[in-house]
Amino acid sequence: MEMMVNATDQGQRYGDSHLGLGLSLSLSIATAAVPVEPAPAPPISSIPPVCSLPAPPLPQPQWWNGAAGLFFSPSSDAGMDPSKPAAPAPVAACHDMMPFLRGIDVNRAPPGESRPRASCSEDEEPGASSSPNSTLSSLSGKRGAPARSSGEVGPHTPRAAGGGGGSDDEDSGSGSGGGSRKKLRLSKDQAAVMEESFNEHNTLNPKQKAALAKQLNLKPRQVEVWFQNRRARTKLKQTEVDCEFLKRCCESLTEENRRLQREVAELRALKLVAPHHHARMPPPTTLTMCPYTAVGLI
DNA sequence: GGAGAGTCTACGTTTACATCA
DNA sequence: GCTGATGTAAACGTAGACTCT
Repeated sequence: MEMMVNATDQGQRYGDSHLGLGLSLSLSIATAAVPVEPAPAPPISSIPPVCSLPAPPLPQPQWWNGAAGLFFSPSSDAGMDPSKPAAPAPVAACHDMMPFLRGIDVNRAPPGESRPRASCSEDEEPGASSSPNSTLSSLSGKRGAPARSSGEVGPHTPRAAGGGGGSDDEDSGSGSGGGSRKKLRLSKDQAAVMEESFNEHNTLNPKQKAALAKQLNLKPRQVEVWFQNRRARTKLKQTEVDCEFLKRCCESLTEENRRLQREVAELRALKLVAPHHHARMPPPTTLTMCPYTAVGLI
């Protein structure tokens, strides 16, 4: 499988990379027992591509940008969005990921064809009925959900104003203020279509959202929420993979460090035993620069 | 250039539902 | 079959960034 990891989303865009913080901390702890490297572990984003460990598996799907002829990871669009500063993910750094991926966003319209800041009425489907494929409806009301309003036929819950994306719901006000929220369990078919779409674009513009919602008999808001949650899941999974990979990197370097320490000790011992011979000694084994320390030396 | 509105996404949380012991 | 614990995912609320007027 082709390895493709992008810098992540707004977390880095906002400069609050939790991953970086957490992994830096864990690396510092992990290497604390090895006194040879006093320099603190650099931020993940600055780790040079020197790790020789095999690339971690890529759990998330990739998508093909036909226009650009590239594969993209859906874990994030930051690296592809010209408007977002590209922050290299740790794995990307370790494997010297293609820098040309930066600045390309398959989910956004090309410059000049700016993505419409459509009012959500554009993608609204006021009459959108509930999904016939839903598996939920028969169970509704289990937890004291009040009867649905007369106008509502489907299983999905109309959404409350809901902070951010909340603009595109016609029947706002029911969520937090009014009643219970009923959860739609997407059918397998619906989920499959969503996944397929997600593999192509991990974000949707209003038109895509509306089209997908119409195709699946869902509300645009439901599609939007699904994509939000899907991005979160992808990111979480990628974080786990990155973490595991960095742990292996750390273990490898720790072992290398031990080996070098042993070698130093042996050489010192030899020097003590035969001080006049050391000039003719064969050179020590090749020194492998620790990537984390190397950063500080650059 | 700054203010405000509108929109978007990430993130954290809540909660409905499913599964299992 | 019932029940409680637990996991998963849909839905929600908020904050920050961006664009446009």
